[in-house]
Parts: sequence; structure tokens; C-alpha cells
Amino acid sequence: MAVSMSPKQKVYQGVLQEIRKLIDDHKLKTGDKLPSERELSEKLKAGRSSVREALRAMELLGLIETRHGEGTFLSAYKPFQTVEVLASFILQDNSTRSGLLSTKQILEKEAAKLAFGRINKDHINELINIIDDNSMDITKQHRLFFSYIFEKTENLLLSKIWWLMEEYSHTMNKVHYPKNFYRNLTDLYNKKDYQSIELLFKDFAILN
Amino acid sequence: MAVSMSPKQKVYQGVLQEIRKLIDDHKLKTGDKLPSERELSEKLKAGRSSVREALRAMELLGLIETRHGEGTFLSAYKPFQTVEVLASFILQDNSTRSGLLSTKQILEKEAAKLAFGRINKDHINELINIIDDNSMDITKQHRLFFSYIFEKTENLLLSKIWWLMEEYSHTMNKVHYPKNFYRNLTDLYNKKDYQSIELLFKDFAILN
DNA sequence: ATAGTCGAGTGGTCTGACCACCATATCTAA
DNA sequence: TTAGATATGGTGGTCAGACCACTCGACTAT
Repeated sequence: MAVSMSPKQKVYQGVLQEIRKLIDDHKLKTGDKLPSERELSEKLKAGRSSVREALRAMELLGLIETRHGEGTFLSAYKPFQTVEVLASFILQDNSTRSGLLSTKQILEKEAAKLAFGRINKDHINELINIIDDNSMDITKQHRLFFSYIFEKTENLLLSKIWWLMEEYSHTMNKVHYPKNFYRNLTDLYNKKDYQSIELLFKDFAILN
Repeated sequence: MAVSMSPKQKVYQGVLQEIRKLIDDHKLKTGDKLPSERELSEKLKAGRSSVREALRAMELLGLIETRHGEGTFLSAYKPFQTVEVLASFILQDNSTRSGLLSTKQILEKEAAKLAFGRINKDHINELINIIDDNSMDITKQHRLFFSYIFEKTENLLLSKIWWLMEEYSHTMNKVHYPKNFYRNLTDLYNKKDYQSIELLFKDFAILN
């Protein structure tokens, strides 16, 4: 391998730097195509597997996008994947689990408030349909109910983080509110009573 | 390869999930040793190169630490490397900024409220010290200020997620509130005025 | 012209081979 | 007996080469 190596740098880290340099030199922009793996391998005098290790890491960081049979492309940086991956590992840590439920509830409350201005009669009916559908257990109703609300927040990051927590909380317990909570919330939407949302969540808070 | 593959998931992504599961099942903690690459390869029925792609990506994210000749170890998540790598690559894309900032602000607001009941005079003075310390720029003050508040929430998960976003938002801009915001918040703590916290954040909201 | 085929290029994956490094067990010499 | 040298096995680091699956465009037969 010939990639710059000052102390004991691993090849894939050197490749990473070289790619960065390459992007800079060629002034590549979002959407542009990077050289193929084989080409990079040859140009940098590194094994293809090492090149791939660098590319895979970049991919996980959301820096590049890979299209099978086509090539590797620079992508607009989106923090989502990264945050998602990291969050999934953070959640794994037992010491952080205690706060899971209360954090999840915070997100649910804020989502309910964010969605407030974007919810109309039709949406409310949709929500009511969910909580009236007795073919599902309440756990699933909870999930659908809030999925719908989060969708209305139009904040993808917020939604993804909530979804992760929802997933993990299922390995625990108490993953929903009392039955009438949901009805109360839709009532507030109906009455356009923004203020009371905060109070509703406080009343039904599940402590941990 | 046998790692769970629903749609068209790449092997290394499946390996990533499996490793996460493994950490969970065995309740591995920071500093614990992961199975060797060869062992993982065999257990997950994936090539060693695929396993390595997953591990290298995790390494770049700072989730694991690799010691030549010894093995792979779970590491406390340290954002440094991640941020460093990203910073050297980031093409600032305004369109992705929105979700991150608003979500971060939600967490800050809720933390401020959660900490409310656990903040005493001494803590307030500590906060004031931070915002009066002009040897730091306001960005750093913001960081310390809220670090302190999040600590008081005693919710590790919430804190970690916020920290994550804080790190990422630094690759962008606008990572703090107007100067007097912080003073106002400590005043509310002083006056034991819980209600106004919500309003304060609303007034100082950084739109996106 | 159009539809179908084929091949070159690309990423995706696996295997097997070495090397470098580390810890530990083992042997050797004092 | 014991301190130091050495052998060994396990681990990560890296490479080369082989296939496979997919995409796209050029070529061909209709």
C-alpha cells in the first residue's frame, strides 16, 4: 500500500483521506460519480477490500450513495442515517434504558403539539378510526396513532428517533397510554385547544 | 450469507444489526470484548470481509475500538472521530438542517423543564458562571450551559441524544440562542416559574 | 425503426493466503 | 528455583482473485 501513512495509520483511513483529496482536487459535487472501486484500488495501490472498507464507512456516514451496477456517487449529506445508527447503539446501552420511556413520551408530546397546526377534520377522523378499530390490540393502536401524528409533523428526524424508541420499548413494558387518552387528544385537536395538550400528557404521564 | 435480509439489504448492514443484537443479548458493556472477526464470520455465515466492512464502519463512528493482535472492544461513544471525519467532508446542505435544529431545540426545552425540580441556588449560580465567563465563545457557553442542565435531568438517554445532535449541528451554524436567553432561563429557575419556560423557548425559537 | 440480445463495467461477496502484533505458555540457562 | 528467551496460537490488517448480480449501452436480427 502506498497511501500516505504517517504513524501506523490503517490503509482504509488513508484511502479515506485520499478520496477526500480527490473530491477536492476534482471539485466533485453532490451527485457526481466517484472512480470505481477497482480504479481507486489501483490508483491508490491498495487492495480493493481496503478501498471498500473506506467506502462502506463513508456510506454509513451518509456521505456517499452506492448503486449496484452503476457506481458510487457523492450524496448530499443527510444526518439521518448517522444519527439513526448511533442512536440504535446508544439505545442498546442498558444504563440509558431507564430514560427510554420518559424520553419517548417527550417526543410524543412534542409531536402532538407540532402536528397541531397541520391537522384537519379528515386527519382527526383517521385518528379516531385507528382507536376505534378493535381488531388491533392497544399496543398496535398506539403505534399507528402516533405514527400518523409524527407523519404530520413533517420532521423526519424526530420521527425516526421516536420509531427507534418505540421499537426498543417493546422489549419492555407499558408502551401505551390509557385508552381514553387517545380520544382526549383528538378532542383537543377538534376543539383547537393547543394549550391543553401539554396538560393532557402531564396527566397521563407514565413515570419511570 | 444468513444474516437477516428483508428487502435487498447488504450483508454488512445485516452484520451490523446482528452485532447490535449480540451486544444486547450478552449484555456487553463498554470495554468488553467482541467475538473475533473470524468467529463472527462463521457464526453469522458471512464472509470475513463483510464482517470487516461492518466493523470498520462502526470504528469510524467511534462505537468500537480495535487493538491489533488483541481484538475488538466496545468503546464508550466518543463523537470526536465522527465529527472530525464528517467535518472534513461535509458539503453544507441547508435543506437537511431543518429537522436537526428543531429537534435539538425540543430536547433542550424539555430538558430545561425536567431539570426544573432538581435545580437549586447553587446550580443556578453555576449556570450563571458559565454565561458570565467571557473566555469562552457563546457556542461553547451554550454547550456547557445545556450540558449542565441535561445532567440535572438525570436522563442519560435524553442527554446522549442531545449531545449527538449538538455535535452534528456544529458542522452547520446557528447553534445557540441569543445571549439574553440564557439569563432569562436562569431567572425563571430563580423565580420558580415553571410555566414560562415553554414560552421562553417559543419566543427564542430559531426557525427553520 | 424496433425489439431483443449480449457484453463490458460496476458493485457485492466469499475464500484463502500472508503478515504483524500480542499474550501466554514453555523451555532454557543461570 | 527462577528470570529471561523463545515458541505458539489467536487476533486484526491486507491483498489477490474469483464469482455473482445488476445496469446500461451497443449491436444485431427482425
